[in-house]
Parts: sequence; C-alpha cells; structure tokens
Amino acid sequence: MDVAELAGVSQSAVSRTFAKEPTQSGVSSKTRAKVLQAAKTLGYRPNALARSLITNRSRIVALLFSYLDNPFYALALEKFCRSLQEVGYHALVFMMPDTLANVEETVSDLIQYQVDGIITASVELSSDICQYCLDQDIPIVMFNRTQDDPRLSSVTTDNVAGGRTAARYLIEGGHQRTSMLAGWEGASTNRDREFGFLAELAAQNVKLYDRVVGHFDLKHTEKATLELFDRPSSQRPDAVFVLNDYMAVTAMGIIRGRLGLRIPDDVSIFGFDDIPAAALPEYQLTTIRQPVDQMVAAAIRLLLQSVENSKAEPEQVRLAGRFCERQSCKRP
Amino acid sequence: MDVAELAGVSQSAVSRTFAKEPTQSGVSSKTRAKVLQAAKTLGYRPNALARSLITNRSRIVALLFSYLDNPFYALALEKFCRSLQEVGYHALVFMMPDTLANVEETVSDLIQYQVDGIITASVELSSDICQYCLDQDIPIVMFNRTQDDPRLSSVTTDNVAGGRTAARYLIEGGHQRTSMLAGWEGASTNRDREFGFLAELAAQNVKLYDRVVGHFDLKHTEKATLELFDRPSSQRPDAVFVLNDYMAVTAMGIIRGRLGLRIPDDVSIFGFDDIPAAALPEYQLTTIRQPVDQMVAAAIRLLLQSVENSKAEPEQVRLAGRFCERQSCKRP
DNA sequence: AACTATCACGCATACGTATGCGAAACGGAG
DNA sequence: CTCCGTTTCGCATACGTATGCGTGATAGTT
Repeated sequence: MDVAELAGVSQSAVSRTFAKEPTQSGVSSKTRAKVLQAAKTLGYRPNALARSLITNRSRIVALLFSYLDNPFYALALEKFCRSLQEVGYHALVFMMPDTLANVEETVSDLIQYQVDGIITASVELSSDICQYCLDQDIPIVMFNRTQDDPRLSSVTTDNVAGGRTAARYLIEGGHQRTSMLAGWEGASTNRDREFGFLAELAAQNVKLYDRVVGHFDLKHTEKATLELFDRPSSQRPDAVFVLNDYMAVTAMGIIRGRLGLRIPDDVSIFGFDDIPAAALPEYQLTTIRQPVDQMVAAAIRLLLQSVENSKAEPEQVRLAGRFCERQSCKRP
Repeated sequence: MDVAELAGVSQSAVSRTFAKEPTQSGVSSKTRAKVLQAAKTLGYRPNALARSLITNRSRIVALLFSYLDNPFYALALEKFCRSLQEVGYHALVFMMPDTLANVEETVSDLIQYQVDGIITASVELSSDICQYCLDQDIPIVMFNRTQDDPRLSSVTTDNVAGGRTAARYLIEGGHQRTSMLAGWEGASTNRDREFGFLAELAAQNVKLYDRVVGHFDLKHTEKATLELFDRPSSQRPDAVFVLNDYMAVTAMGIIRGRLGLRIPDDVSIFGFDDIPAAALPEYQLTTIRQPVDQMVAAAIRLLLQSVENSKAEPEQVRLAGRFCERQSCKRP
C-alpha cells in the first residue's frame, strides 16, 4: 500500500478511511485528512475487486437480455443501469447467445464474476441453472417473464388482464374478423396475453378469425403479416391484436405501405407495451402500457432484498397495465 | 480450497487445471480429471475477481453511454456486448448521469472495478479524466465521437463526407429552401456532419435557408420542427437535412401528422445513421448508413490491442458511410 | 540397470482489501 | 495528579487465485 506509506499510517487506516460510511469508522479526522491527501497525490482509488474478495459482495448485478432491437427492452436496460448506479451497484450486461450450450457458458461466466444477483429480461433459464444459482445463494429476478418455479422472483405486467382488455375493446368496436399476430410461443408474456385475449373472446362467444406468428422479430413479423392478409379483400381481418408494439409498428408499416390498407378504416391494430414510437403521429397505436419504471424499480427492490437477506421469500410481482386509447382502432 | 481437498491435490493443481489454455499447463490428465470431477460435485467455479487480483487483468470493459432511446446506440450496445463475450471479455455498462459531478463519480466507480479499458459512446470525457486514465494505463476508445486529444483512439464514420453527400444530393434534387435540423452542438458527429453539409453548400454557392436545433432528443426535435415550419406555406423549407435518423423519423411524424405535409412532395427529408426504422415503409428514409458492425469491431480491436500492449499508438479510425437512396427525398 | 532429461506437483508467497483484537493515546472528571 | 472510559491505531490474518522454484516421479536412452 503506497498510500499508507506516503501518509505515514497503516494500511488499516487507509482501508477505514475509504469505508462505506464515515460514521464510526474509527479514524480521526486528522489521519483521514492525511490519507485523503496522500490518495490524491497518488491518484489512488480503492480496488473494488479486492474488496469483494473479503466482503463476499461484489455490488455487481448481471443483466441478461436476448436482444435490444425492441425498444421496450432497450429502455428497460437503460433504466436498470441508471437505477443500479444510484444505489451503488453496477451492471454487467450479457446478451443471450442463440445456442443452448453457449447459454450455459454465459451463465457460468457471470457466476465466476461473483455477481450479487441476476436479472433476466425476456430470457428463461434451464432448471439446472436455476438450481445451481439458488444453491449458491445467487438471487434471480425475472423481468417481464415468469417461470413455473415458485422459488423464482419475477416482475410482470398483468398480461392476462391486458389481453382481456384488448379483446373487449375490439369486440365493442364491432369487429367481425378479429385476428391475432402472436410472438414467440415459448414466452410467458405471449402465453398470458394470448390466454387473456382468447378467454375474453370465448366469454363473449366470439371466435378468433385467424392467427399467425411473428416471433417478436422483424423478419417473421413481415412474413406473418403478409400471410395474414393474403386473401380476397372481403375476407381480410378487420382487427388484429398484435402481442407487442414492436411487431405492431412493423405490421402497420406493411399493412399501409405494402398492402395499401388504411388504419383503422380497413383494419384495426391493437398493441402491447406502449413503446415511445406508439405515440408518434404515424402510429397513434392503441395499446396497453407496461409501467416500465415501476417494473424496473420493483425488480431491483426484489433483488436487493434477496441480497441483503438470503432467506427472503421469492415474490411474484404483477403490476397493472394501463389502457392507452389512440387512433389505431375503430372506436366503439 | 475445498476442491483441492476433495480431489486430494494441492490448490496449485486446481489453479492450473482451470488455467486459460490446457497447453503446457503442467497438470497430468489424471489429476486434471480428479479436479474436474471434484469441481463438478461441489459446483465449483473459479473466482474471476480473485484471479484479476493476481493477473492485473479483469477482462472487464466499461461501456459508457448517454442514452439508449436512439436505436443506433441500443444496437451498438447489443453488438458490443456480444462481441466482447465472444473474445472472453465482459461489459460493465454505465449510463452517463446529467450532472458533471456525477460523471466524475461514475468514472471513479468504474476505475475502482479495475476495468481493462473504456469505450465511450456519445460521451465526452473531461481532460482531467482522460489524463487520469492514460496515467493509469487504462485505454480509452471513443465510439462515434472524436475529441481533440490525439492520445485518444476513436472510431467514426466519415461524417464530413456524409454531410457533403447530403448537400450534393439535395442540391441536385433542385431544392430551393434547404434547411437543417441540427442535433446537439457539442457533439463531434453534429459538428462534422454540419461542417460537411455547409461546406458543400458553400462550394456550390447555395445558401442555407434555415437552421434549428433538436438536441438529438424527442422533445426538442418536436419543438424545433414546428418552429422550422411555422411560416406561410410558400416560405416553408422544401428540404431538410436532419443530423440523425432518430430525429428525422420523429420530424417526419410531425411534418405529416401535425402539419399535413407530404414527403417528399412538399418537403424532402435526408437523415443520417440508417437505423432499422429508416427502412420501414412509413419512412423510406434516404440517409447515410453508418457501418455499425465494422465500427464496433474496430473499436474492440483498438481497445484490446491497447490492452495487450500498453504502448500501442492511439489510432483514429474513420470508416466510409454508405449512401442509401430511398423515397424521402425528391430525386434529381 | 543406471543416468539424464522431462514432467508433474506442492510449497510458499503475493495481489489489495476488511476486520477482530489488543495496545496506546486521549479526554474528562474527581 | 490519578483513574477510567472512549477513541484511534496497528498487527495479524483471511479472502481465492497465480506462479517461480525446488523436489520427486516418470520416461527414455544407452
């Protein structure tokens, strides 16, 4: 410890000077000043890695994402990073690789970095991995996704209720050929939104007209949209529930630009998420807003609470979505 | 070391078993097997933090971003994370706070985590900070931004050339009232694109009709756009060079939705970046593509090369942009 | 079988920090 | 001045890993 030497004190004094709270750290203001002075002239900063070695706390949180092209996730990531910084934590960000083998490797990687916890967004973990993390007392919080395992915490919007709202609104709008553009079938968001939508249709004795799958990505969404509308004009859907805004916005482009149809005159579009683009004049997309800020805050709260107290009970937080009525659907 | 005990070997043997390359690590395949077996039953993974303490290499890279609402940066971040993972590095992501004091604190934070290098995207660092990092042999690579300091590496697209191309194309299109929607005046991207644009206008003896500032964000862009068009219809701009696609797309929404003008019939819009939305049917935005993949690859190459060899010369890489002609401008 | 070159392995130490414990210094009251 | 309570400080140790060095084991050659 160079600094200790220059300041003429012991290494302990330096350590205590840079301890978390100046409260009762056991250094006189005199030595503290000496240390700070010496640190300044030497450009010294404590080594957070060495610290974690002792404290067994890295103050690093792993964030697992699949992709960032959907702005919903990009914004969530931004908020996660900012919020973590505010509470003195740091974000080690991983993008999920495609192959399963690489997933294992990625998780192994982040474990080696002694992260205090893991937040997964639009990702699911194999039960092996979950088991391992739980064994090692590494808390996991799933963001915008749920999994069967009741030992996992999660934060979601009430997707089932959102799906019901969409169905109710489209039925009230007097649509006759209500269809659905689904996302990726393995995702719980997709499952729940679809479930709520179909349940409400069934409750009102309405049959789903058609259903295609867009996999939550551009290419598939384009193909699915074209497929959905590839029929005589009198038999085309007059309403489409699209399982997220990112696909909805893409589909609107195809429907108007490629197929020359008007929205909502020829067909109504209902989305989910309320990404910023949904409010743009081009889209004016009627949708269900996910309260991103609250979701992020809740996820961090759950995670840190498990970090503090490793015996904290897992919690499944489900927040209410907010219906945003705009111009993309025929109104009741 | 639990594993060593269970395997009946020394801690050194364990360490050597998990060494980087199995080549000449000095463990017989027999003990290696014993160690791996023991590690498996105990769920052991080497501690990367402890390792960095010894090796003086954390294999962590800090990524500094200002925001992610511009998809250009969101995608860049995704690529950075993936590419770093591929070469065995990890991304510690920081979002720049607004106030300068917090910037210092943020940088101090990441230094404490012993990052091997820093990549800044749409961020500039005070010369104090740069000086400190250079003193500490922490390489810095600026992404999509340059700074005067010749000791800093950077990766950019040729923004001046891009600006010139835009000017040339708009002039050839026969526009009479060519204007500009600028971003944030402090940004080098903004400066260079603007410089190229104005230089070409001047070279062809054309005067800029008007200029407003959108600060690269939604709110200001909206206000600036309205201001730009707040005049009798015969005096409105008939072409606007918008300094990035994110603002261009926003402006197009306002121009069509709020002002009821047609693009390109009433006004031509020229962007910069070629974000995915630019290719959507709604926009069909004529723009200059930044080669994101190459830029990311170059940034990582520069950074790692400085990490390996701390005496590597800084390098300013400037890649060529690609003109993407679509439908948002009147054609020559 | 004997000698040597090679390899495998363990010992010890170092990295930079946190922290319990005893010693020392300090401060105040009598 | 003495005594005691409080504060400040340093010593020693621990965290989990990497690595130079010495020793013992192994294999290969004659």
